[in-house]
Amino acid sequence: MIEPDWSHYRAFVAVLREGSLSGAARALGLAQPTLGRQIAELERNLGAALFIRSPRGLVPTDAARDIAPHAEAMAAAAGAMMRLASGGTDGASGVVRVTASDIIGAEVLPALLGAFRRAHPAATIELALSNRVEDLLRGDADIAVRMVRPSQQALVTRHIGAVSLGLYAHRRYLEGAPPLRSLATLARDHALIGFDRGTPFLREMLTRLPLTRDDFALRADSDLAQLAAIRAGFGIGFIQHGIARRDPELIPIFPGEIGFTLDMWLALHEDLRASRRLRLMMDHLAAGLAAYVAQSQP
Amino acid sequence: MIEPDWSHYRAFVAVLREGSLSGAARALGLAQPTLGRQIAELERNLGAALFIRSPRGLVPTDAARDIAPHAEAMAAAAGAMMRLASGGTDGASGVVRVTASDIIGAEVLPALLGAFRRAHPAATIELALSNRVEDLLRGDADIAVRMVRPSQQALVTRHIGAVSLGLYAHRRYLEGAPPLRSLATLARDHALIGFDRGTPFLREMLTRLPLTRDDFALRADSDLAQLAAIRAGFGIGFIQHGIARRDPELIPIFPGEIGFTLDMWLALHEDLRASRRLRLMMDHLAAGLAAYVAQSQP
DNA sequence: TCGTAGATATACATATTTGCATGATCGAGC
DNA sequence: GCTCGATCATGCAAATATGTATATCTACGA
Repeated sequence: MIEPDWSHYRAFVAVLREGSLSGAARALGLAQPTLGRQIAELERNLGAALFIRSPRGLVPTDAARDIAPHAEAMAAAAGAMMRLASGGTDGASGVVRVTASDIIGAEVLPALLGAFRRAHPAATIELALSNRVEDLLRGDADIAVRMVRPSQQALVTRHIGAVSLGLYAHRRYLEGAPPLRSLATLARDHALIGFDRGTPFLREMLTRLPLTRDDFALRADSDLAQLAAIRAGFGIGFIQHGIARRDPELIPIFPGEIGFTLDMWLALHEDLRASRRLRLMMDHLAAGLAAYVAQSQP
Repeated sequence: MIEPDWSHYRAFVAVLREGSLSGAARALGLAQPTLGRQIAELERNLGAALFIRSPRGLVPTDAARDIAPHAEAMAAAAGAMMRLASGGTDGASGVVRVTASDIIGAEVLPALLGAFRRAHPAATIELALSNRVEDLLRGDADIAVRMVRPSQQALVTRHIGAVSLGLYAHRRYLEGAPPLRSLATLARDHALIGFDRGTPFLREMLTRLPLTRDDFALRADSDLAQLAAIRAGFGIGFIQHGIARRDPELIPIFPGEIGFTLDMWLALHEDLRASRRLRLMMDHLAAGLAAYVAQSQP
């Protein structure tokens, strides 16, 4: 076996993402025959067929699926290096890539990132919404906002505080629903919104509450989907207080009687600690999120 | 900024490792001017100087040091893909890369790996000795033998058992040393061998023993160095029972009175779970290590 | 049934990259 | 002070990769 040309892995990732040589060629700004030849040579060098050619595109083989995560890791690393280089000898300029859970990224971060951008117009910000913690180690992102303590070594972490969640429902839902009697009868009388499979962490949380998975009328692992369902008047579910309180139509249910808290953490790869613009972003997020945490108490 | 040709990152890693264009060229099987031009273009594309040229070689700049870990990650991923591809559609053939702490790798694994090789002659085995846990996530290795529970998600783990350690000394040392009186006077009368900075985990272990760092006459973080020192008759130190009992010249010191245990774990990246040869190796190691653990009880 | 859109494969001229040979520079050691 | 050995830089011919244009195939829809 011959070590393949690394640029062919770039072609491989593009074909994998786009599903066709032509699409990958467009994405990379190359010609379609070029990609065809690069993939062919990659297959020759690795000694394995990676795609089944068809007139509809290229279908990855098992071998391709095996190596795909590593190729994606290469792409992530390459992206990280470009971000690093874009900052030059480090002013506030350059790209900062932030990853967060979808709900934080959609409801809390936009305002904070906007303020950062106004303070540092030379900065470019990328926001990636995902719950995968390994993103930082792989270089998929520079800074992560997480609701679990990042356990990886090689990560610099910063504890922001505890965010509390409580039950809320939209005013529209409550108008047409039976009266709220007691916590014990809640699941019987009302449409509850909760987690489907959930993360191990959240599942543990649920065991401390007087609710089980079967009590939920709508189960979704996406926080955003749950929030949207509550806002749409589907029923009753958990929302972070800081988010719910912005909307006067969202009514707290049994406040003080039921709820739980999540710790919020910021994490940074230790290799990036020296970067000035990342430290600026880190400080800005820490301050903004701390303010958010303060608004999120029961 | 232009996205650099990924193959130039390969050149970058080689230059970083070898310290010169000529050396990198030899390592990669390319010509020295080729490497020079590739590095030059990488610098142009990233918009940053990566090396200071000198007649003695190339010295990396800060920018180079910033991106170096990511480039190394690319190299690790590329290596992982080659290993995966070498296994083909998965018989028992191909490369298996195992990482373990140095002492396990030197004292316990060789016999196990030899047996595996005899059972599966088509397999090639690589053994990397290191205590870094992130190796698996980066793709530096396929299977890890660790003495701490791997915490990363995306890792499939398997608990082997608890290995016990006790104090041992070589017969030669004891012949010329003062008599063994009591545990309390051990540090005063004898040359003790222990950890220097140690891992956080081992440091915590030490707090449970009636010994402190200052009691050690020889401090080394390398388990192998400690073992060698004990075998050479330097003094008294901790050895895993299973290793010490193979050598009748190694005499247990206060057996049953002092010691501690370490849990042994096998870990595999979840992306590799499907590979047949890795499962074979995993099962083989699990069985062999379990036998070793059985011999390592107090 | 036929035409269209989108896909992969092939042919050939053109760019680009590579390797070899050579020159230039610096430090170590006698 | 000089040579030796190592390095990086440069010029030029050959090998290689790329792009354009074209042919071919298949699914989809009028």
